[in-house]
Amino acid sequence: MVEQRLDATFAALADPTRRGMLASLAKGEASVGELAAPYAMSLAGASKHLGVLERAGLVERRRVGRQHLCRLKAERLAEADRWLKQWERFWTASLDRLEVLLAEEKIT
Amino acid sequence: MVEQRLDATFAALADPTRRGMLASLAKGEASVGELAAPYAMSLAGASKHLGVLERAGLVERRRVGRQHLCRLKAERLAEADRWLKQWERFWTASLDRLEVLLAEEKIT
DNA sequence: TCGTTGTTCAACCATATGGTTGAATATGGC
DNA sequence: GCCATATTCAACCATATGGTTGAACAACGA
Repeated sequence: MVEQRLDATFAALADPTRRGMLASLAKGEASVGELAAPYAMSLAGASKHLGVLERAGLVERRRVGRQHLCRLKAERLAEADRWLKQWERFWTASLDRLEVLLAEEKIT
Repeated sequence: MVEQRLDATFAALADPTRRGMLASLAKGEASVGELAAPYAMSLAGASKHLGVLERAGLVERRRVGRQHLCRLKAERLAEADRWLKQWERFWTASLDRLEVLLAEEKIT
């Protein structure tokens, strides 16, 4: 279900290392070693983070020679974005004020 | 920093109970008891979830009589949304194809 | 075939998370 | 003042998470 996918997606995004790896992948495919390089962390640790991203469906890994190349998969990000859009009206300036008033005055 | 706020925001969103509570709050202010009602969970448990949402800045609590009323705060949701927008081009149909090709062909 | 490179696996550790229960606190009504 | 209501606090438990290390595996180069 979408609910469980959102659990995994948001959990995967709740870590700066993983968000950074996604940012790297936005520039194109990269190997595990390349993705791990910026972080003061063992390769095994970085590989685990990629595992989280992969299980959440945010990244695809394929083997090329002895490298494992990773590629961004955007569909789940789109799904998370659609979920967040539900609240767009709350942060849209003019409507935000209105919603606050609605909440306060209990006008339904 | 925005990075740490994103950690807290995405972590808070990575739980179906908390997302459900936010959905309830979209309809207006509600007490802890009201927010807890739909869930097969102790009140203390629900209160902890609200604590997570509050520390993440997604919810504001104020005391009214013996009730603690909660209200949605949308700014952090907007921040998360802006972050996700970075990848919009990857899931936009026509550009998605292009990006995949760019990644595969290593055209920079 | 042997060593090197790239990556994963397995075991382990510390801390965080999601939940419980029972007691404590604060407010309102009688 | 006393009892009921609304909520939090504190202690506890099981499991998940983020990290480590050392060994294993797979592929390339000589």
